[in-house]
Amino acid sequence: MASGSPISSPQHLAEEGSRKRELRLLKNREAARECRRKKKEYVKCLENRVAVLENQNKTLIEELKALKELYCQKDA
DNA sequence: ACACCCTCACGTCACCCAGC
DNA sequence: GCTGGGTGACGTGAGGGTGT
Repeated sequence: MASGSPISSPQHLAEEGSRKRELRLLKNREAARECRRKKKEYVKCLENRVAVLENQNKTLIEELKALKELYCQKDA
């Protein structure tokens, strides 16, 4: 190693830099994919919950209506 | 057939935050 | 402080629907 350590030569540093960048991009690519997948799942869950609550609401409204009618009949 | 719009999935960048 | 992971914002290309 007459011309200094090749490990820290400018060329090596540049290669190391671009290798690190590629690795970071790759990891971030996968992270973004996973992030979107989780978000989609979360939204689907929320939509299901909305559907359930809307049904519950409908049922309760019907129940209330029936009770009101019953109550009015008694009153009359 | 073509131009135009919409939606979806993707890749990248920038930022934030937790763990070290 | 540095590092790595998660996520919002943005730009882009592909694919499908619609009006001309």
